Amino acid sequence: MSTRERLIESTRTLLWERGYVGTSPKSIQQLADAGQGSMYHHFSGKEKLARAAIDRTAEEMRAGVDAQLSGPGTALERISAYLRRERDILKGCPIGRLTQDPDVMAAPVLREPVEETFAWLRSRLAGVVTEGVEAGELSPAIDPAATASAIVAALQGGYVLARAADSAQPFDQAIEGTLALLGASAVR
Amino acid sequence: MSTRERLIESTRTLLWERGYVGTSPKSIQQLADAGQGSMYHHFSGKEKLARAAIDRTAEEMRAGVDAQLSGPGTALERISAYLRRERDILKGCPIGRLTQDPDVMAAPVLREPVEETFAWLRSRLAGVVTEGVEAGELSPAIDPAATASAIVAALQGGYVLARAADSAQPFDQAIEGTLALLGASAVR
DNA sequence: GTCTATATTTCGATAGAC
DNA sequence: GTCTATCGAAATATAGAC
Repeated sequence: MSTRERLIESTRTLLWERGYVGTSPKSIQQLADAGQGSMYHHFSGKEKLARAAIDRTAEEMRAGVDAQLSGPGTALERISAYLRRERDILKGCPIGRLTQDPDVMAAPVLREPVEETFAWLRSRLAGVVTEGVEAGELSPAIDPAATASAIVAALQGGYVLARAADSAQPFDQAIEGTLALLGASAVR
Repeated sequence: MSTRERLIESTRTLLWERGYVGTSPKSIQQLADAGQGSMYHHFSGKEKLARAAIDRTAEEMRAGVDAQLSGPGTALERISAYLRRERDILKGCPIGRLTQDPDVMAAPVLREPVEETFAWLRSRLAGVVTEGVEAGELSPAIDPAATASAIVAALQGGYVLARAADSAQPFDQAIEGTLALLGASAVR
């Protein structure tokens, strides 16, 4: 892997573990095994490097979610598969955690990919919910946009509960609880 | 207000806005209008001060939630009132945000009140859900603990979505979407 | 492209006078 | 209780040699 690549990958790891404020150029350089000068040769500073890292994480996430939601199965089956897929629960969502970082939210360059990722995710899920309603699988009484937001929130909030408890249990409960409510809304 | 009080209140504000890693002793002193020596006279360091601040925020939150959930109305009405109560949505949850702070989660002294607050909250809500089931208001098919976790997660995740979008809208959608699903589970 | 040297601030705290 | 002085380390770069 090139030095440039190692810098991006190391930044991705550290942003996930420690956030933007908690990640220093020095720690990035150490993890990437790159020198000071090397980092500033490839990127003009911490912010630009972080942007490259966030972009890559966002792209990966989008591709993964899209593959799962575009797969076979009914709308409910795909949503359920998405929510139940294996995750690094205690590490949380690498994009969602950036939302709590004041310096990320204050810098338009860093904020943009975060905002776009969640806008895309909510809209993508709303589409699947709509498919479920149109297929007569879900009640026409439900609001696709609100339901999609509720599903994404259950995930993001599940991570918060898991970290607070230092256990995956409340995350699983939140997911299963949400799916149970969604299932009760299904047209049988 | 005493200097000690101002230090605690300033720390509460900064922890909420910037998190633990992002809050420096200096910034606390400036906001509290207290000198270096003053702060270290009242608290042995940043960690102890943060603990005092977190404790107070946790107590306040518990008292507020408890008052709302112990109020009049059916279980569903009280849950709905709790979820819909006025909030500083874009600022997020002052306790939930600490969950993303690696230094808070790594220090048992700081982690403890966060963990306890969420454990209490989930259990308190599970109690209300159980009341709803026993009153014949909610379906006996639902799992109180899972449903409680789903409700708390919707709130915490709603904050994440709101911050990502820089808008309260996705928060409101997540809450209304969750309440709609819960309502569909009601025994009519 | 990478290295070392240097620079300025801030972090988080201690010491000791008042 | 509060103030000023001081401290060693780290954050976030820039400069310039190789």
